[in-house]
Amino acid sequence: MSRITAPEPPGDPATRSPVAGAPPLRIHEVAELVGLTPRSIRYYEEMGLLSPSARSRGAYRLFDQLDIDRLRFIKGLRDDAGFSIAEIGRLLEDEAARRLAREALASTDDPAERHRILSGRLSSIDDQLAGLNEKLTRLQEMVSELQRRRRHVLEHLAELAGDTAHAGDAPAPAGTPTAAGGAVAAGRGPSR
Amino acid sequence: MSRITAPEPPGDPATRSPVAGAPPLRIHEVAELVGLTPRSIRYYEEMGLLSPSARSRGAYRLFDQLDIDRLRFIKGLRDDAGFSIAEIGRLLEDEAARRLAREALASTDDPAERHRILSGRLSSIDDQLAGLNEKLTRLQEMVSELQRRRRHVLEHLAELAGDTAHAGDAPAPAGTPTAAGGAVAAGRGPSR
DNA sequence: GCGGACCTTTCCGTTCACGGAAAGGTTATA
DNA sequence: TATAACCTTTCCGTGAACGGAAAGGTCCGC
Repeated sequence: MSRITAPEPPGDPATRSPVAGAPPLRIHEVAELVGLTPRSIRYYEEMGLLSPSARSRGAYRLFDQLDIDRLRFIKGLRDDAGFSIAEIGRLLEDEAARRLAREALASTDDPAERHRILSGRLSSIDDQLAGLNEKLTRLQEMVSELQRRRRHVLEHLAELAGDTAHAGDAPAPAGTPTAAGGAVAAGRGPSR
Repeated sequence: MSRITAPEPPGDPATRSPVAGAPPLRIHEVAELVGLTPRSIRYYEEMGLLSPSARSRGAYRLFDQLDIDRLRFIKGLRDDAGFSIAEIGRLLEDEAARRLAREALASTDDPAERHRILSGRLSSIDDQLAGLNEKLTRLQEMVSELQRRRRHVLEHLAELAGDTAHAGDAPAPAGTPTAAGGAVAAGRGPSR
């Protein structure tokens, strides 16, 4: 669950279906839900990262599930990838542009036109991939370096335990041991 | 070349050997070399990320290879991982602490003491790994999602080309095509 | 020994990403 | 209907990460 699919910028506010089961939330509720502050959410809206969400009669902002997904997406880009708000804005714009291209694609049969649209989408995706991959490989290098050192320390510890079969606490060291080492996602990348 | 090994915080300024072949550089030279501004470098020094580099008689800052490596490391953490300067400072401190632990380890034979030191290093490494892995897996999810879409678009294009074997530019789309898709380093991690 | 290019510290300015207070309106509950 | 707990916009403040100018010192080739 909780796929990372980009939250589909709402086409038309009127099209937004509450779909029955989901009552829209107010700003402090979504804020708590996704781990942001109301202030930040208003700021992101001001910066154009959120389409002007629905409003109640009294002008309260109302957020549906798509808004929440979008906010989670934004928070992820901010916290995990370290993107600036402006960069996130650009990413979301590209996302929206690709959606438009998708619709345009559905409405034409001209092969040349279809080729043009698809090529545009492809290069847009490639641009984003290039940026992300750069960050990704750097991070992977750092992680595998740390893992190398971790293994090194573990070897020392094992050696120490073997050397002197004495008392003392056995394996679990401290902090977040196996969790960190376990979730590692293949330190042995292709580039050396 | 250009390993990512953490730049070994200089133990003692006096110990820094120019090693003959490497004349120390002045601030604007290193700035250009690593892609920072002199102002940023001074700022990082002020924030404690660099040990007070060597100085000429006239108080000019002089940077050796270790300084340059360290600056590259800092820039990588800032640009690629999105760490704040304060966070980078903490990472480098941990790094230094582990170096100290390493020296302490070399100067004792007491198994209990050695075990204590090694355990500390391990949990320090695990802490850093946990933080990096979180960022890493999020980024990997984003990348594989984008790759999924890329493949999708490529299928459409192939289909289009097969359907109507007409003229037009053949494969290479635009931007940075294969480089982005190729350097991907295994989007198929173990976790899910 | 001098001119130009670089350096130093100091300090004030700026942009980003919000925080927080003020002044007032809205909604749900008693 | 009144009170509490939200909400609205507006505006000023703030910490981080520098940018840039000022006032002066240094290095180096000519």
